[in-house]
This record gives sequence, C-alpha cells and structure tokens, in this order.
Amino acid sequence: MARVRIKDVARHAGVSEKTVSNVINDYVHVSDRTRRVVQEAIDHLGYKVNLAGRHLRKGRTGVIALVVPELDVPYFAELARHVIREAEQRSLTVLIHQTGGDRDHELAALAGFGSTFVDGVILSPLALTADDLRHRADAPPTVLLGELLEEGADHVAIDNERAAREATEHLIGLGRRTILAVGGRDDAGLGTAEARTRGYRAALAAADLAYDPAALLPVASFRMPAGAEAVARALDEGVRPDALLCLNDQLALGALRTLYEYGMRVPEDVAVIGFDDVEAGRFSTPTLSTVAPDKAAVARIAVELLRRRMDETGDQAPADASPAGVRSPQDLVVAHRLVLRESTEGVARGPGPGNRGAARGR
Amino acid sequence: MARVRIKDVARHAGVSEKTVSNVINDYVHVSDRTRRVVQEAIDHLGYKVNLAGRHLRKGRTGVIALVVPELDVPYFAELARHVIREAEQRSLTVLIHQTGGDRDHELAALAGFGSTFVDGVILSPLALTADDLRHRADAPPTVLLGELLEEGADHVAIDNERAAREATEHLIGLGRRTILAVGGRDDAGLGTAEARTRGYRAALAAADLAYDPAALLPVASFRMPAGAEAVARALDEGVRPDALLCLNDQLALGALRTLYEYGMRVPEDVAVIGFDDVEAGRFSTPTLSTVAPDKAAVARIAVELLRRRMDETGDQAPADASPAGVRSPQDLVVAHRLVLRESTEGVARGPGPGNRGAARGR
DNA sequence: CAGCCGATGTACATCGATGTAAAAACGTGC
DNA sequence: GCACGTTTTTACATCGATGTACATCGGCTG
Repeated sequence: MARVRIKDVARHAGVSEKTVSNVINDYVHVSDRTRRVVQEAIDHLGYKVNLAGRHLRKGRTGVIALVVPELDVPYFAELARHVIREAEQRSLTVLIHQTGGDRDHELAALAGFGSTFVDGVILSPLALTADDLRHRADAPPTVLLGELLEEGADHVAIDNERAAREATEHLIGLGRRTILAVGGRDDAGLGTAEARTRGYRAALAAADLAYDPAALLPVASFRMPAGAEAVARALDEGVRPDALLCLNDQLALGALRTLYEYGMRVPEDVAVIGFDDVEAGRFSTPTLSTVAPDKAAVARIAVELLRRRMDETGDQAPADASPAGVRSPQDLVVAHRLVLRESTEGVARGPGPGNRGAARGR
Repeated sequence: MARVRIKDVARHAGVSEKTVSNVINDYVHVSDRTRRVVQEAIDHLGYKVNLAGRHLRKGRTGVIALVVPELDVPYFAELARHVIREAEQRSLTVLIHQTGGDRDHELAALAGFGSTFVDGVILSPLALTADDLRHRADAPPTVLLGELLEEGADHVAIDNERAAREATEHLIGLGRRTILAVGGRDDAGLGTAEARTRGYRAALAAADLAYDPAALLPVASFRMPAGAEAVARALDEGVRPDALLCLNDQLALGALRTLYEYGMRVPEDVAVIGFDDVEAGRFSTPTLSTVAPDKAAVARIAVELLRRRMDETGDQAPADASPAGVRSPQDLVVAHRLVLRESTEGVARGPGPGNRGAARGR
C-alpha cells in the first residue's frame, strides 16, 4: 500500500535512481541486462511513475483543456468526444471546462486558469472580443474553435459564411421566399452567428430577395427551448415564413416543435434547416436537414495544431528552419457539406413501412 | 515572462519563503502588516502558485475523474455538466474519461489510471463485474453511479427497479397489455438495465400479465439508432405492441422514429415511455414521457460522497468517532419521478396553437 | 600496451511549495 | 526588569523524478 518510489526500485534492482529513470524513459544507452533487471524490479514492486514529480521536473503536465460554453449541447458533447479521442492518441489528457458563454470564464481559460496546470487550451468562445485576444499575456498555447477571424491565435472552423449561404440558397432553390434566420444577429461581430448571418444575407441579396432585419430572430441561448420560443414569438406576431434557417440544430429542433404545435407542416408549409448534424436530427420527425461540419476533422486538426504549438514553446530556442522563432497564427478551414433530409426535401411522409429506407436519412 | 516563484516574492517582500506560503494558504498567525506587504509583492510580480510543486508536496491534485461510457449520450453530458458545477464549488477540477463501455477502460479508471494523477473517481460502469470491484487494490476513492449493488464502493442511483415498475404500471393502467422492454436483458446481473428489467417484470407479474422473454428487445448500445433498429426488427417479425418501455430516452426517441415510419400513432396505437428526462424528449413529436432522475442530486451527492472519502484517506489516522477507521460503503438512493407527456398521455394532437401551453410539458 | 572512444552508469543538484521544529519577537503579570 | 506564554517568522528538509556533469568500463587502434 505504501507508495513505491523510484528509489525503492533502484535499491531493489541494485542500480542508481537515474538508471531506473532511464529505463522508464526509454533512454537508448541502457544495456539489455540492466534494462531487464530494472523492469523486473518495477513489475515486482508494482511501481507507478508519480506524475507530480515528473511534472515539477519537466514543466509539462500532458493535460490540455477543452473549453466550451455548455457540455450538454450535443454539438459540444460530440466534439468533446472526438477531442478526447484525438488527445488520447497523443498521450494527452483532456480537461473539460464550461464557461456558460461567460466572458470572464473565457478569459480565465485564455490565461490557462491562472496556473501552470494545463499545457494548452482549445477554446470555443462565445463572448470574447478581438481585444481580449490581443491583450492576453502569459497565456499557454491556444487554439480557437469557431469563427473568430482575428489574428493572434490558431483557429479552426468551417467556412461558416459560405455554409450559411449555401444552405440559404438551397431554401431559395426550393422556391421559398420568406426565410427567417433563427438565432441570427446583425452586428458585424466576430462570432460564428455573425458569420452565418452574413452568409444568409449574401444569399438573399444574390437572389434579389429583400432583407428585413425583423427576419433575424434573436435567441437567448442556442438550445431547443430558445428556438421554440423565438419561432413562437414570430408566429404570434403574425409572421408567416415558408422557411427557417436555424443557426444550429438545437434551435431547429425547437423550431420543429413549435411549428408542429401551430399546425404548420414541415417541409410543405415551412422548410427547416440547421447546422451541426447532431444525432437527434437524424431521428426527429421530420428528420432535419443540416450543414454537417466534419467534426472529427475539427477535433483532429485542433489537437494537432495545439500539440505543435506546445512543442514550439517547449523548445526554448527553436534553432530550426523557422527564423522568427514562433510560427504565425494559422487559420484552418474544415470541410462541411449540406445534408438534406425530410425537413427540406418534401419526401413523402406518413403511414406505411414503404418509405423506411429512404426516410432514415444519411 | 520568466516564471515567478515563491522565492522571488519572498525576496521582493523581504520575508521568508514560508511566510509567503503562509499568506497564500491563509495561515492564521500572520500579522496584518506582513500579509499586506506580501500580498502587494504577489500582485506586483503577478505570482501564480505552481500546482506541480504543491501537488508534489501535498500529494493531492484537486482533480477528480468522471468516467462515463460516452459523453455524447445526452444523459451523461447533462450529468457531467452538473458534476463539473458541483466540483467547482468545492475547488475540485473534473477530468472526463470515456470508456466506450469497455471493461478494460473501466478497470483502468478504477485503478486511478495507473498514476497518482487523480484524487478520486466517479465511475458510471457498464461492463464491470462484482469481482472487478472486489479485487481492486491501490485504488483511489471511488463513487459508482447507477445500479451496481455490490459491497465495496460508495454508490449513488435512483431506485431503478421501482422506477421501472412504476413506469410499467402506468402503461398497464392505460390499458396496454403488450408491452415490450426496449433494451431489456434478463440475466440477473448487476447493471442498471437488469434492475429496470426486473421492475418491468415485477409490474407484469403484479398485473397477472404473461411475461414473454421475446418482449425484451436487446440493443447493441443505448443510443437512438439502436432503439430504432430494435423496434423495427420486432415489428418486422410481426410483433404488435401497444406500449414500449424503453430503458432510456435515446432508445425511446429512436423508437418514436421507427413507429412513425411504420405508420403507428403514438400514443393512440403505441404508448412510449423512457428513462432520463433528457432535453430532447421535451421537444420531440410527440413529447416523451419519461422517468426523471434528479440529476442535480445525483451529481451533488456523488461529488460530496467522494470528497468525504478523499478526506478520509488523507487523514491517515481518523481519530473521529468512527472506530474502524474507514466508513463502510454507502448506498444512496436519489429521488425520481414519472414525467408524463404526449407519448403516453393521449393529449389532443394536431393543428392549432390551442394546446401549446399544455403540450410544452414540464 | 598506452591512449582514446563510445557506451553505461552514478552522484548530486534541481524543479516549487510546504511541513517541522525551533528561533525571534512580543506581551503580560508580578 | 524578569520569567514565561503567545504570536510571528524563519531555516531547512522534503515530496519524486530527471538533467547535468562526470566516473567507469570495455573494446579497439596504432
């Protein structure tokens, strides 16, 4: 029960502590015989390396933080799953923090939580401003997720503006003319919502459709209740859309519910499309068309980008090819695709197992 | 940019390192003047405590692990959210691990991941056996979630058997007679699924309804696709149920989709009830009746139980009232309630905003 | 066989914070 | 002014692993 230290293994094997350390760390110059003897001692005593000691000595923890607004928003949960998997493959451990979209929490994350605990941060910001990014100091390596086109940090996202434009164009192509943007907001800010709104407006403009600021339905959160309420409010005010561009799937699923309650058929009366391709959208009634980002790619690239940045910081004097010392921030764009399901397709609905295969979607 | 150590603060403030440490740790016997001087030096230099050093010295990290099968199953995501919140309030940090329901991963979690990195573990097991629990050694304090009625570890759950029985009784009370248990499994094992199956059978028996082993629809996972497929398989085989007891909401949501595709109306033809009360069930069509566990309570109790157990381990000689030294394992039962929505209620469905308020559920 | 080289192995200092034990400073009562 | 009990502060060792610098060993060359 008493903890086994490297010292104990050394004594047991009749070698020095450093030699044991060398064996553990796969140092090249250890004879096979020594290695075997030490390994036996390790197994015999059940030695486990103490990370505190290693951390103190090395200055690295092997822990990265994934910081998201809310973990129980399926998109973030799915993303987290991928990030954890990618990190694991690189012997990194993931710590998850929730900000609730709060700026102070996000700032704390940027600063590495005011401690040396995490080696790096993957942050999905909601409330940060460009200034916050510029003024950070003493921060650990950081990768940002989502639209935030400022210089100053690595950054991974789909092309949100183009994606929104494509989605909107698809709705227009279906002959829809009164298209609301649920969750849209019109300030020219940095966020993902703003980029998607720009794409929405661009599509309208390209089709010579009038843009009415009232077509942007503001939301308090990006969850189902907010989507349901925003659409209900619009309908109560007498707005009669024939399509909804919802800025994420949760809003869309909430919207579907409200449309159902108001007796509006989807997609016949109102076509609906979302973003994120969460699993629930494949089983809703009707199934939900959506912009599907390559989540696995987002996770893989984010982790990989962060790992490189961490290595960079580690080598204090990067005598490599790069002269400037630190690479400039990278902006990586991940692929997305439009996944069309019942909520825009007008697939025959109703009784009979006949349409099963088709209806399943994807 | 160079890291500031306690030594630097001490020099700057003209006191010893220990005094600085005392200030940081709110040691009582520090004069106000000294405290002020030191605090100023800390602020001035921007000193941040180095957790590696503290960890090494104290043997505690302040990190607990939450180990779940899959993070993107909404129930676990919602639970994680609560656990993180509770832990934060106690200055603990949460590390999330996914096992994929794999026994080896769960065993690794039990063993504290073979390192001194986490102070404690909250584990939601799927594949562990009673033996695994008994034979663990050198493990950090652990709290188990879900049904696993073995001695040997603290444990928090709702009364799954009773909950399943109540849910089934409700279906029977609606006049339903052919009730399938989606996800049910009949071995007398330890898991949550087994306990719920027992409750299901108990309700059938109490109502003098025949129990047909074929009424248990096995599933490969507890996610929507599995629920959809299991029900489709049963229907294809000609089974015609008038109610489904789904062992979680994801299975139920998948089942709703299949029923829709087969043209069976819910709840008129088939009543459906699930477990977990995930947000999606409040917005599905129809909205989903469910057994709602008090998730916040599960999280709060689990974290609190773990914290106590950790303190216990810390104080090497617990000179308290307890003579045995270590308290015996606790089994805590959390409240649940039946939330009835459209999928069992037979609420008027269809056009018109008239039923909005009622239909919203909860 | 002297001399040198590369491969192995070791002693010791070090990372940063905190517990221990004891010294220094401060009061208090007589 | 002194002995004595508290506070307050300090010096030093310690937690466990690993980097540095050096010692040792065996083999090989000339």
